Amino acid sequence: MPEAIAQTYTRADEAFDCLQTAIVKGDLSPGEKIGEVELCSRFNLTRGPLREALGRLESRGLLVRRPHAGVKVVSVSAEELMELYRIRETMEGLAARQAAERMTDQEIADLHATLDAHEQMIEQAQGQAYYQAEGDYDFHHRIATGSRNAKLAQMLLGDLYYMVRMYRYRLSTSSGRPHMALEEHRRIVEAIAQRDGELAEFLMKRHINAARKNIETKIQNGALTI
Amino acid sequence: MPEAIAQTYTRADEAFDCLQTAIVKGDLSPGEKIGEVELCSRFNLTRGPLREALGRLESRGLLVRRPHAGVKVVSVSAEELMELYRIRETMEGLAARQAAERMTDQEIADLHATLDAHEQMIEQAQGQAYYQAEGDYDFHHRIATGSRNAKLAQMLLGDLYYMVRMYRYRLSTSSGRPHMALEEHRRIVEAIAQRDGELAEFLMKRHINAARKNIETKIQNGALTI
DNA sequence: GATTTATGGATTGTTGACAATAATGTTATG
DNA sequence: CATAACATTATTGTCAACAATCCATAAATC
Repeated sequence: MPEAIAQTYTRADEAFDCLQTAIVKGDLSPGEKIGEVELCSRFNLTRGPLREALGRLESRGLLVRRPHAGVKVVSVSAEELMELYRIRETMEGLAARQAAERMTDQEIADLHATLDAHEQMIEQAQGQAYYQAEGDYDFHHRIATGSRNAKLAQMLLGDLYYMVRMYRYRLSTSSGRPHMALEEHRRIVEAIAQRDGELAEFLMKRHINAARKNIETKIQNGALTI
Repeated sequence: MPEAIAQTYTRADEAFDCLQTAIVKGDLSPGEKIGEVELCSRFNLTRGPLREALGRLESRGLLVRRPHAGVKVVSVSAEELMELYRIRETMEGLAARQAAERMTDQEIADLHATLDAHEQMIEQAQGQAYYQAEGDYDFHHRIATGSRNAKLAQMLLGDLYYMVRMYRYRLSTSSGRPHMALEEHRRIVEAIAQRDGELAEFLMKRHINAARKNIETKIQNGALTI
């Protein structure tokens, strides 16, 4: 049934999706060396499409590949994770500004609704970090696409988020400050609704900077290990 | 002879490089539909490695690919080109700031030397837009790597620059304001040398913004066609 | 005459076999 | 006993044939 939607979904696409989610969800651990044949049997693929998918994943930075030596999942150090957040800070700041200028009223309404749903989730599934992380992802996803900047959205959604999510799933407690984050989200949406791009950019940058600092202190305290 | 340097350089890497330069240099025009077999005969490849390279290029946004329908070079509209410059503005601003904080003294000296070389080139080959563009690329390349932010450098050098360069070659006159640009470059390097990250970021953003406006007005005047 | 449908051709997607290379374990020597 | 050279083995890189899909041309019907 689910294949009814997809127009034409090649084996390589299938391989790409499988591997990407496997990496993000942690089924394939960072640093783990994986053989092509093993991957084939694991995901019911042949090596042709698999290799095409490996190429894509390598160029996206989720895999590292040494000729004749095999492929392994990229392992990101704590410093590199912080660098990722610094990139996010500037890029999502831009996304928020452009979203404020370009989102339709309908999209803004949807964004409000999304936040309401997140609030429900936080209250109901208190401490369930998984839903929290997914809600966070949903919020940032909407703003990235709302920027109407195709390349920006592609870079955020296609490159950065997967790397960050990879560690979200693993750490399983991205921010640990759900109410605070939700409040910050609300303010950002307010700024967008008022079409105040400058403010939206400022608030988004501060929001991501706070998340980065939060993780940084946790790592320094030894509460999180990467 | 040239293969003596490369440790292990697979056919897919070869295909990737060939296609990328062909796209950037304009041997393959935007929107042009290209068949796999034609590409194979043109670059002396077989379809296996070629397809792997096509996958990589697609995921980098230089190619668009519809299943069973073939592959064509991406065509960027004027608006999309402007969006690319907006992304560059924020990301290279970050790169300049981090470069000011992290570049070694040796790297900064090299940067000075690079600018001197560019000045020579501008005087000698007056109006030769090609060298000018290459010099510009060299400058931005050094700052991206000098940021010591691996992912940032990867995104700038691996994604954005190739798209921008694609149109540099085609338009063959990126800025048309060589002395002005050189002067801006000098100021940025000065700020980096003084380890003033904040200033370096500000100047870099202004520099790229000026370049963007320059192209924008040229397009509006009909002096440039994309 | 225009639109729709079928058929043929060309092109892409996939597969499995073959060749080249690097990692590993073994043996011989200092 | 440690080290280095060698051979083996397993894995990756490459290739060419096969199958599936789409596009264009042409015929037929409204």
